[in-house]
Amino acid sequence: MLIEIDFRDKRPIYEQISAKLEELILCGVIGADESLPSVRSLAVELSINPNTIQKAYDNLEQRGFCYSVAGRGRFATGVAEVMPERRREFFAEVDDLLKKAATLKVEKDELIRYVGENYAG
Amino acid sequence: MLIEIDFRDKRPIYEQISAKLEELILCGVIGADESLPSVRSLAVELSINPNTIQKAYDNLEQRGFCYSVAGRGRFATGVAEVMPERRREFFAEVDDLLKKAATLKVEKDELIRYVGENYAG
DNA sequence: TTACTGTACTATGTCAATTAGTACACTTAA
DNA sequence: TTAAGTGTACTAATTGACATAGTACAGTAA
Repeated sequence: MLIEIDFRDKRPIYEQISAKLEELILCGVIGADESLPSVRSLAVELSINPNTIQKAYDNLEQRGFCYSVAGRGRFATGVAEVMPERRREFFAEVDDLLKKAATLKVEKDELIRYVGENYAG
Repeated sequence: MLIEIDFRDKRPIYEQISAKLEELILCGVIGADESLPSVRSLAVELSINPNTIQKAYDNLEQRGFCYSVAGRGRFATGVAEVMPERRREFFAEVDDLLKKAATLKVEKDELIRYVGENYAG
């Protein structure tokens, strides 16, 4: 599938999985209301415990990236629904970085120039 | 002193301490070659174990913020010496954020405008 | 010498992360 | 109705990081 686990990664496995699925949903690779792999099947595929997958899914669902239907499965939330909250979180990260810039004396002009030259959109 | 521990903070204690000292050194509150509190005295002051302080100092020293002299104590590295590496790390963080901006479809102009309006230097 | 410094161990306890196994309620299709 | 697959909710056990506790040793300075 599209998910791989890196055991050298310091992040816990469940976080790696939810981060990867989060990315796939945001990029549109997994469309709105598309079904996600079941807890058991993904556990077999990645050779890890079903409980770890469930924890990843709980994590994902709590942040609004998917929803579950008893007995049927788990489905991705539409990008349009998730985007606003994601953007809020993004700009909160930018705020943190701006504070850091101040303590490191990275000037406003320098930072803006860097963003302009390295923007990868 | 200048250091306080927040037990509600999820970060480990040693990381809180090294982060705080890192900030004090970068801001110039602790000048070049100025002595840091000894492992034992800081442990008493904060009412935590000396080993935890030592771990914080090891962390700090590994990143170049201080150096130790056997039998004499531990001293802060000059800001000028530490700054280049810190700036490298800062722009690496900016790079990560730029990747995220792309997946969230935050346009270059929008991001630059946000930085311009919220820069807190 | 005495008192301070950094450093290096061992042992212990706690907690998060993970694995393992089981059980139950629900939905779908044969 | 039955069987298979789904999410969900537990308990138990293991591992590693974090933190505490205690001890020991070598170097420095008054």
